[in-house]
Amino acid sequence: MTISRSDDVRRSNQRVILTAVRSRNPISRTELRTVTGLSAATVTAITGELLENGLLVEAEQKGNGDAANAPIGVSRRGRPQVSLALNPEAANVAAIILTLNRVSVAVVDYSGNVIADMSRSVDSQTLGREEIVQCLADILVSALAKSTAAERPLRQITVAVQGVSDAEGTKIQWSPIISHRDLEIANGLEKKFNAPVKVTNDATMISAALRELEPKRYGQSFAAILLAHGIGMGLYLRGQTFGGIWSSATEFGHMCYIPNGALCRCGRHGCIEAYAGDYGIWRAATGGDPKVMPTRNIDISVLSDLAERAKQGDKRASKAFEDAGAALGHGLRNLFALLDPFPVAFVGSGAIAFDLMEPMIRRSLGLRNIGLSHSDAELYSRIDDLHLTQMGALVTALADCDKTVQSCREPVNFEQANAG
Amino acid sequence: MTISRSDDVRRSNQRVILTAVRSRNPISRTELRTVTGLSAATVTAITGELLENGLLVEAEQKGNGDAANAPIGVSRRGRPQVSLALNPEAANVAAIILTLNRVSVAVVDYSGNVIADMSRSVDSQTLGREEIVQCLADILVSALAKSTAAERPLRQITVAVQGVSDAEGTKIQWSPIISHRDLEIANGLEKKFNAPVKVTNDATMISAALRELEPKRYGQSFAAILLAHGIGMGLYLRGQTFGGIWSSATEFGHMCYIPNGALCRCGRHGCIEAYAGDYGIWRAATGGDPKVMPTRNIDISVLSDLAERAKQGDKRASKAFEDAGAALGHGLRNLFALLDPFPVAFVGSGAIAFDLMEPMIRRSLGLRNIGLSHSDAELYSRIDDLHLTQMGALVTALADCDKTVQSCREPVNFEQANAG
DNA sequence: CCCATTATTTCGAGGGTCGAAAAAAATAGT
DNA sequence: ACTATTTTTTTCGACCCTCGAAATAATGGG
Repeated sequence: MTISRSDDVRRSNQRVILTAVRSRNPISRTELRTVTGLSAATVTAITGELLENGLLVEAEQKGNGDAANAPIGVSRRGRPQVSLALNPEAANVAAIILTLNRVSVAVVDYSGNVIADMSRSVDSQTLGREEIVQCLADILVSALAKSTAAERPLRQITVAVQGVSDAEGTKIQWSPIISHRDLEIANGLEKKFNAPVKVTNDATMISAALRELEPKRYGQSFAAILLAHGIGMGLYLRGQTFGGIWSSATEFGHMCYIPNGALCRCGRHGCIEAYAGDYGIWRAATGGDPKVMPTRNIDISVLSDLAERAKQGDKRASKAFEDAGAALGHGLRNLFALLDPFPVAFVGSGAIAFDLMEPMIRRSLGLRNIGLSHSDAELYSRIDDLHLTQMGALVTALADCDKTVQSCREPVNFEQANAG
Repeated sequence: MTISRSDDVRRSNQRVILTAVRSRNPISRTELRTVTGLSAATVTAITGELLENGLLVEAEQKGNGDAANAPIGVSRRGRPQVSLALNPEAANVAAIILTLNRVSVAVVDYSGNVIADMSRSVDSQTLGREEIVQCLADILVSALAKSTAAERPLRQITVAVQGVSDAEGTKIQWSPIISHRDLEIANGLEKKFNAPVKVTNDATMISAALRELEPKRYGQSFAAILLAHGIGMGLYLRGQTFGGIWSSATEFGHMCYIPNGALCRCGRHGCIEAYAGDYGIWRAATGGDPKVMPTRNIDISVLSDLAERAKQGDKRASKAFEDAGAALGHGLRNLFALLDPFPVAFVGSGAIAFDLMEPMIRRSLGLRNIGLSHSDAELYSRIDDLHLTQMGALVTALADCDKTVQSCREPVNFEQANAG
């Protein structure tokens, strides 16, 4: 519980305005007034400040008869509204995604246009501690070098990684795709690029992207479950990203499905991931020993082959997918018992076989006898995990950028009022 | 994201002051200044308003040499601080606890002194819908009738019930101790007593009490697991009560331990409660069929008999407690995977045998290989569940009362500034 | 070219917090 | 007894912020 001051009000309302502009870019002052509920006077004051700071620009007049501006019928009468838009030139932000053996980066301007984009394969498992940070820095430098808009200041960097970062977003506590623990990431990059860096979990970024893409479908509470080299989860609860207490991750994949069951990569037995992770499915489908970790890296083509075989009638393969579904359903049942039911999106290579798993997921989810029913669980699937991760990381970076922008006190103030 | 106004600042700071007074009752303005970080001027303004409203009173002078007021040595020099205290007369709040076959109530004044207290046995399972509400109302009326301080206005009622209430706190969605679903509670009581009513979960109230009693031990994130006729959980995460999304409850007891395992009261199989709930332990210890629900009500004496037998070497009994521990540990492992480890208090009649269960809880919790270690899990136990529930409900009622008090606009405002 | 209409800006009013100065209320010392 | 010193509270003016009302700006329609 912290005390408030008068200017906290301004900060808060400024943020409301900024996110309203972001969601409807461009938007007129009048629309802002109705959307936010602030008075016209306040909208003028706040947008005036933002224009002066260069975060917003006035869009060129589009003529009053413009259909877009005239919601209902008439070719409007009075003074036309002038649209305000995010100023692309205000800043750039970057997202760096570290996945198994691949690092990719995207840079967008302040209004969200992609201005650079790059991807590179690396041997993430064998890189040394410093090499990893170096590698992330290198690719960002290269990407920026290719862009003409790169001289705009970089104001925020989000690093999304498959694994667990600390709650502060400075380091990777553990990740299946690198061989180090407690790997400090943020400091090095912050110094190099002179911008705030936040290290976070890829599944969480996916949930951010889904929320951006389909807010209606996913609502205030939902989960994105990433079925890839491991199983991750991004949780949104009551409109807020929900990480762990100490870390950024909610380790859905490492909830226990069968006590003393199949060996999981985490070293314990019976985790959901040991049955529903790509290696778990492959192990089961190829008759591997459940007490031994497969060494092979399973990519999406292997998984889709397996799915194909299952559909052709391969008993072992289809059993593997069913078991995976059962494990996932079991986990969801527990999750729903704990937090109440919510929509779930399955994302990533594993989602390619969602149709094979769904019946068992639903079966194992079962009905709920107390509280809300599970029978109509909303389950969705999509495969484009990298795309979503990137998008989520960019959206998050922009939101963080908005936050930092407003916390920095008035950078310039010659000539306060000077319009004509 | 909502917009702020200037007076939101006052409201927020007023609340800061009020909770500071509550936690240190009585407290001087100077102490308030240092504790909250507000300026002396603001403290004067806010406390002035609260004094005028009758929420606070100035304590009588205690003399300046008073040791309590002079933190370090000296018999202080200057103007003495004057202590402000919550005005007991400002209001009363009540807590009504509905447990298996018993309903109890406590009323405290605004400063937290108990002014009435009553308990009554009822046959909760057979009461009709209206009878239940009537019964809660009756006992509160009787308790108030006995008290001399009852004419003070009742400003808040918290109803704590073993079971699931909706997120708004108006009704009981489901409870093992009554035979109805979606039982509307709040409306009836609100009309009868003309005070806001909040229906909540008993385990959540226990967590509120623990937080009040031992804030150091439990910190910002912890769980209270109530081992009674069923198994409930109250979760505090990052300093906030965490209920479900739609309901008030996090149903720890109905997470699945063994797929298709023992029959649970909820109608499904293999829930943690089916092994670690009182009836589950009793069923296992007496060799009952795990697929059949025991009809007997297990009270604490039965449980302590079983524990005694286990300690005497009764194999079946000690196995029952071990299985219960395994089930609880399994659930905690999943919870910790999801949310990261935190301290856990086991409360209620089941905690009487905590020593018999703890080894298996820890064994089944195991070590954690990713993220934080589980090996040093902080587990505590205490048996006085009813006492804690009551205390938590009262604390919650007082906090809610503070909230409503401040949302009511200035009741009087003749003569704004009028000191001399 | 003037009017009706809609969008924005300007201008107090009213409410908040803060720091500095003033007032209050004790104690210490002579 | 009385003054100086010390510490707590209150008062006062400066500065922020939002809001409603009035003023100003910018169009389309006659």
